[in-house]
Amino acid sequence: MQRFLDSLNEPQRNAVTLPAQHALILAGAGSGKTRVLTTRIAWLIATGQASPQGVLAVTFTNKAAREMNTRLAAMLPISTRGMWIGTFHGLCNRMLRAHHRDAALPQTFQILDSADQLGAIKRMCKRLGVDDERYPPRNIQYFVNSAKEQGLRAPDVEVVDDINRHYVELYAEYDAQCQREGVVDFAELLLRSFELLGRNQLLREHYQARFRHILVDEFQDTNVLQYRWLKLLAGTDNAIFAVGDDDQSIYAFRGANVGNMAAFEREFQVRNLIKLEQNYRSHGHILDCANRLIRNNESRLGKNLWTDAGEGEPVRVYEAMSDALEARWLVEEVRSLVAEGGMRSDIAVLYRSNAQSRVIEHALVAQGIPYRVYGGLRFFERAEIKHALAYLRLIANPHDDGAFLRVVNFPARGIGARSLEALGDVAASAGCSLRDACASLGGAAGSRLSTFIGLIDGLATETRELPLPALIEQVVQRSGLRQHYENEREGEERLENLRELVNAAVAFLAEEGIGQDVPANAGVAIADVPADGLLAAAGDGVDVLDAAGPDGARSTPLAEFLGHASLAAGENQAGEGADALQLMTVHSAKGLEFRVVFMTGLEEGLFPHENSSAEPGGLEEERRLMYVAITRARERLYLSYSQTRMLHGQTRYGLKSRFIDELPPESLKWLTPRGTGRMGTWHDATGWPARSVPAGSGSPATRDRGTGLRIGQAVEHARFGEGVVMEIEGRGDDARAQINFGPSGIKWLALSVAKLTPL
DNA sequence: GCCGGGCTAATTTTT
DNA sequence: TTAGCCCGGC
Repeated sequence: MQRFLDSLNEPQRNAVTLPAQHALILAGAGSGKTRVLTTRIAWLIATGQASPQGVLAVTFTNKAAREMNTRLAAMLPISTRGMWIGTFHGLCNRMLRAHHRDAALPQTFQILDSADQLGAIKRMCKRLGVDDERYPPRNIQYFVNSAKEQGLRAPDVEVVDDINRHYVELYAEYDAQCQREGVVDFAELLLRSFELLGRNQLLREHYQARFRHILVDEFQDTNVLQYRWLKLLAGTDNAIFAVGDDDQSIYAFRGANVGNMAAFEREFQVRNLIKLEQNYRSHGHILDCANRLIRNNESRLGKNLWTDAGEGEPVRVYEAMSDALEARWLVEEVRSLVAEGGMRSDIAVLYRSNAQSRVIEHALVAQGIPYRVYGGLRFFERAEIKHALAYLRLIANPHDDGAFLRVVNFPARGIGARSLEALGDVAASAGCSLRDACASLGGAAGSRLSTFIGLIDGLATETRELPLPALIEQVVQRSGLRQHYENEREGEERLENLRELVNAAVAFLAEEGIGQDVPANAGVAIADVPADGLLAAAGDGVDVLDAAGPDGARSTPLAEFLGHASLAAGENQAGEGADALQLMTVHSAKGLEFRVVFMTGLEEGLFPHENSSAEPGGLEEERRLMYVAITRARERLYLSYSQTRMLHGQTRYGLKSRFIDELPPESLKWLTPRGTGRMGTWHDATGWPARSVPAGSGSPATRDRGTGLRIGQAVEHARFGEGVVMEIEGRGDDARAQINFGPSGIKWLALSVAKLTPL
């Protein structure tokens, strides 16, 4: 243990060895926060202050949880399997499975991912005849999730107007439907677990007595409900060790509440506040840029990163004529970096929004440079996988209407929309599941439905003795999925994915320590969780910790695997291993680091994004996002922007981002003449200087109209500052121009009045 | 049930 | 520009 402590710097070591009290660790980017977190756990266990069972460590992503597990296992000669290290959702899932009865859930309750949830809402709207113009399912989904993330049930939501009242009704209706079908959405996992602990004193006290140490990663990303959940588990005696960085809070838009950091400090009277400011990642100029930029934010707890790695290279800034030229320059730069012996996988290309990747990909393809785009469809989200999982879900829980509808006619069984509508009516009036409504339907439709039910029931009974992988094989075969994709022209990849699903099940069982020959539907005890009922039976004075009995705390490998599929979603993309350039949004780059980083598209309106200015605190969140981007780079950082960009099918004329102006000039090296502003020659959208002025709208000459202005021209205004002409309308005295003044906004100015100086 | 034309909207996203 | 969605026609 000592050797791990010795390898830490002083603040890190202080944090790791804090007494068992609440602590807030402000961990700057690249300051070794994961290291501190895992060493803290190891230290608590090694010094006998905590048992592995007595620690709860919570993260946001599966990746972070896995990382923590691996590092911990490397430090201590213990198995981390039984430990409560996981994501908020994963841990809540675990708790709800163990106490499904107390939580009023079926033993094999299933988890809806976002797409499933939206589907469930659409189904509800159809059933209730909701006008989806006035109440778009997307908005209902947003409404429900935000309410749940605040810890509010439908009756708790304050009704402010009629529209709002409808949303509340739909929320209640949606929850009722989920309850009927035995499914829970992501936010429900949290809320249900929170309510369970709040209502069940015995259970609450049990977990409070167990988890003397609660460690939280990325604390700045917690939402209101997660904070309250932690608070509940902490009780009065347990110590919360929260690690976070308010400067990297970039998820306010999805409910994250940075305010939790200040609230934690206040409400828990935190006396141990430690700042980790030594950065082990980036060279000096890069850090200087990050520090100077983030200083412009008013609301922050205050930190300043430093390094002893030396100044390093200056940050390179490039101004391109067009987005295509920006991409072309980038590709050339990458080529020379690779020619010098650099790895492509060490280089990241970042952008604010996904749409920006297109033009870059185009240039990369043209030059034959391998690349990988992050984001997109994940393994368990693929259609064929979702289909197979739906069959499995029906086996686990026949009343899952979402799963029923997904596969009742896939592969096609002649059960069309009409039949399903009739079936839906029967189910609605009888208040039963679609499956149970099938018996009431006669005729051809009825018999086809019976056949389908027979298939599901047959699979359920005949596979009772089969282990999970074999069950999946059977399902893929008997459902007709395999044959369906064999007949499809491009079904080979889908078949490959279905085979991969079987492998995923094998891997899952191995990871969970479930025997490969345990029948998929047999009860499996969840490691040392007190069982439903057992707690009550154990009553007072009995140590329930080891009471995991044969009865209650059992789930089935199938249900567990389905939960895993919803929560883990799998890798974004295949193609690992190859040395490829990494393309991603700034958001998805959080937590990663690269030797070289290209931050592209640094233009007003794009980054900071124009929509952000409307939201309170929006600009500061954009700035934190830029801070995240800068601090991803270890050795070399490029910043680039373009004078013109194709956006929504139109050429937009932008200004360089204010964020570039906020950086220390002495740390920058301009690759193009500094702040050149506009060039005299017109370049078309492909980035090539036009040999002749192209005809048609958008070309400068056709818009001049004797105003002396061109589109794309830089001008200066006494009040608004520097701007770019975006549009010109009318002629003579009526002529007016739309000008993008960047920070001052986009204005229409009458040219006869406005005093504009061409730059 | 499937295909294609027309319409619309267009940050960021993990679980 | 383009991707996703809905509706009408076969």
